[in-house]
Amino acid sequence: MSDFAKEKEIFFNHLKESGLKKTGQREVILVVFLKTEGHLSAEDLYNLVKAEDPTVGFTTVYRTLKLMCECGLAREEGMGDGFKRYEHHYNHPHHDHLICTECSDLIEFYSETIEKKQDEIALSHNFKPTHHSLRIWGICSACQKKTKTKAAAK
Amino acid sequence: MSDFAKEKEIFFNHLKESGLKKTGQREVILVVFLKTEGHLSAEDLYNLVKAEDPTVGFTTVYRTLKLMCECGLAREEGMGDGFKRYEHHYNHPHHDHLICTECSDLIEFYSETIEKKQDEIALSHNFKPTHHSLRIWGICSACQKKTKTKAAAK
DNA sequence: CTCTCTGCAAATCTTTTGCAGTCCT
DNA sequence: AGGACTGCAAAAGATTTGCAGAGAG
Repeated sequence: MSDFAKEKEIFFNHLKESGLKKTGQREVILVVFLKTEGHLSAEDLYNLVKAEDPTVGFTTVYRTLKLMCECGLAREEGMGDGFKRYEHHYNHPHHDHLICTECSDLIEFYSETIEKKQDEIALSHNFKPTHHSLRIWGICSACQKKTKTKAAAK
Repeated sequence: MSDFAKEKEIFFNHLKESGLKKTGQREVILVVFLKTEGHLSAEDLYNLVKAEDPTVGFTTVYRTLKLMCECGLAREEGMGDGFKRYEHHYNHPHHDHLICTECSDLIEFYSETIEKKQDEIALSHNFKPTHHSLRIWGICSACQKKTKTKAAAK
């Protein structure tokens, strides 16, 4: 089964198990979310959903995002600007982010060394870690070039 | 000169350089902040300040926190709950946090290995890092004991 | 039919801003 | 005196909740 099909199944199972109903809106929101790659804010998702079905309101988007997080399809992550972002969680292993403060570009990375060291540190404090978030802000390669070009043009 | 005296000097210099005025409220807020250790929210600080001088409003606390960040005495850091926290920045080298999701306790740590690895990763993406934040959520040692005790009592 | 959903509008919650009066310098 | 500062109240921005009508099972 494709991930896409599995994810839909997980979602609808979660609804059934919680005594919730399968509705058109929830399905549109789910499908639109699954089709995206990125790190969307609730509003981003709302806009994508609205393009597909203009009658869906943001209340429902927020509520459905919560459901998707509950059943492990999505995860919440703040990037330091005012709002929460949502990423795929199912079959999307943990990763961290480089965040460009000029263009808001996000670069994902993963480091075994860092993950291991984190576990060591937690262990040394008798701390039982559940999840973590590492964010590095700075200027991405493209924006560095832009700045240089501007400076040269002076 | 003590750190305390230096920090006051830095703050008042910052005011002078920016054409701002030295006021009683700003001084109380500064001093109260400098006396604390921790990771305070604006409201935490407001409450501490109010105990010392009940006439200070939170507007001024927020505005003064911004000033303290500007001149490098404080740094802003979100812990994933709804609000911003403020830490000492002057002579307080960067560190990361273990965050207990039961009791909200914060444990600071620092790892040279992780810091180095982060720089390597940034470099490998031609990314120029400015700052970063690593947060590990989980259950602290004390809360694990509490849970065990409860379980044993059943 | 019942019980959950939905969208709207209104409420939250933290942080910011406009304003009229107050206080440094 | 004059501009900056302050506290209040109101605004803002993201997210949540109450409600009455709509829809799934």
